[in-house]
Parts: sequence; C-alpha cells; structure tokens
Amino acid sequence: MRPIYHPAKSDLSLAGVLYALGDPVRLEIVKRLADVPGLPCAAIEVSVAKSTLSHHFKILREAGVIACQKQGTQHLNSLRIEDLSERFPG
Amino acid sequence: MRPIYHPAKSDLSLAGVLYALGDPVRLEIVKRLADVPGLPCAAIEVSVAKSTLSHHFKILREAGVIACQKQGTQHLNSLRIEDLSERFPG
DNA sequence: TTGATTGTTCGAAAAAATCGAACAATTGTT
DNA sequence: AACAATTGTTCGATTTTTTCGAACAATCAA
Repeated sequence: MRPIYHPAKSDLSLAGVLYALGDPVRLEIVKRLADVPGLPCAAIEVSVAKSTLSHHFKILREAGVIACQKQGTQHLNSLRIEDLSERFPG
Repeated sequence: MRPIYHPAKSDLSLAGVLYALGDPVRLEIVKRLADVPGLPCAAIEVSVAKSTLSHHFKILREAGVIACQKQGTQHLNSLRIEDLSERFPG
C-alpha cells in the first residue's frame, strides 16, 4: 500500500484547479464536501460508473482541491479550503 | 451574416464557466481581457493554431465569460464581468 | 476461510481538442 | 469594379481525453 499522492500547496495552479472544478460531476462532489467534510467516495450519488467516479476524485486530488485519507476500506475526502484560499486569495 | 450568439445571463452555469476557465490558453485570454478590454482575437499571442484559438473564443463566448462584437474584419472581445458577478456572487 | 465492501487499474469505445487547408466577410488599393 | 490583404470561421483528419465494464486489490466481519 503506497501512500496517496497530494501536491504541495505551492504546486497548485489556478488553471489546474479551475479545470478540476469545470466538470459537473466534480463540481457536485466539491459542493457535497463543502457541506459535509470527510465523505467517502461512495457517499456521492452521481450517474457515472464507479471507475469514472474514482477518476474524478483523482483529478480533484491531483489538482489540490481535495485531500484524501484512507480509513479501512474507504477513503475519506475533504476540501483543501485553507490551502486553496492561501494560494489563490480571492 | 448572422448575429453572434451569446447566452443570456440567466442561462450561465457555474460548471460551464469553470470549464471555460479551466484551460491554460483560455485562462490567459481572460487575463489579457481583464487588463485590456476590447481586444481582437489576433491580439492574443498563444502557441496554438488560429483555428484552435477561434475554438477557445467560442467556448468562452458560449459559456458567457466573454462578449464579442464585430467591427470590420475583427471581433472585439470583452469580459462579461457584470453578468458573471451578478449571476455568481462570490 | 469466506463473503461483503470500497475503491483502483486495465483495455476498448466514445467524445472532445487540435491542426492545417480551404473558405467567407470586410477593408483598403489600384 | 477588381484585386489583394486582414481577420476569423468551417471542414475533415489526427491526436488526446473521458467513460465504461470487467478484473483486481485491500480491508473488515462473520
């Protein structure tokens, strides 16, 4: 089990973050996480295959929008709000 | 010469706008237009073919990020800042 | 061990982006 | 008018990205 990769705050790019947010499914994920932090992937009901959903989480994670932490069989996700607002004020 | 299509303010979607902004070339265009409103397409120097650049402007236009006005042979572009900030406060 | 749960990886199919060439509209020049 | 120059769009082909289902991996519980 390798550790899950997360980019450093200084590595986040605005285009990358906007790209990650610019998909209806991923935006929905972010909205849900904004309301309820710590959700596992499976708690998001969207109409895509689970492999696609996994891909969307990866995009969000690698863009620095969310952080992911393994707990048992599930992955708990939360927004990196602080990092994002410090890196891109406004 | 048909008129150029622009979506109504009420038709703008957040995912659509973020999608339009989530590309390095389009983000660069928006940054340029934020500094200098009224630029024609040709005034943006980016490393893509002009047909691709035309496509990027179309994406931005149809997402409601920019407005386009024909003047002679060129198309003058500007940001729809007011519409965007009213539609998506914050 | 066996089965259930949660999520990832893989290869193939579908969708979107990119390019160059051809085209269209307008302006200026002869 | 005719011609060329400028600005941008449209077209078809190629490349890249997204999506899916199936197989796989990791963890927990009985």
